[in-house]
Amino acid sequence: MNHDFYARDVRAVARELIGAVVRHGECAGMIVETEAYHESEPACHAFVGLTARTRTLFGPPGYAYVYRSYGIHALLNAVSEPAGVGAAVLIRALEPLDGIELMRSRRGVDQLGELCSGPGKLTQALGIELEHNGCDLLAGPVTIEPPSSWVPAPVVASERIGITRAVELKWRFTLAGSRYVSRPRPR
DNA sequence: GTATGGATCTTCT
DNA sequence: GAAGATCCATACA
Repeated sequence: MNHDFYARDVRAVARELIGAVVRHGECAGMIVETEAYHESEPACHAFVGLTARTRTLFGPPGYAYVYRSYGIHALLNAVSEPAGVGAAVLIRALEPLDGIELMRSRRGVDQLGELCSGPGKLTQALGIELEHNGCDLLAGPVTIEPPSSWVPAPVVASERIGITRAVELKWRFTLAGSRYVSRPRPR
């Protein structure tokens, strides 16, 4: 995996990140759900153009875009497409792999399926905060690694969740049959 | 099981 | 001053 992996169509990157592993410190999880966002559609923060907030989105690919959602949660994205194009992949859910006890204590719940089954949940479980905005996803401290054993993952495309604009685009990608996605069924 | 509302903060108007 | 790529507690069936 290198920065060129991210310098492509954000939808291809979102689909191919299913099965990759997000790691921060001793905690890690396999990506089972992503969504693609691109400056050409109004659900994307970069739709409004280059501002102080979106400068990471327009920056070079392979970096983390972390922002605060609803005043409470930090959401993790992987900046994609070449520099100058505002696009990113939202990491929406993980299957917990390493550091599960630490995740449990951070989240305050025991159930495996409740640790990382949502974009705000997984950042809390892994200890990812706003300070990681702009972090190099190949150098860390937050990293994304290729799958340890490559098995072709059956990926399902459906409509994105929790947005009010460009709802019709099927830019959400989930690992078929996973018990760890944020919602059991696409709507 | 579904439905509703509150928490809390960054950004932009 | 309002909106938002969310989560959780509570209420009710």
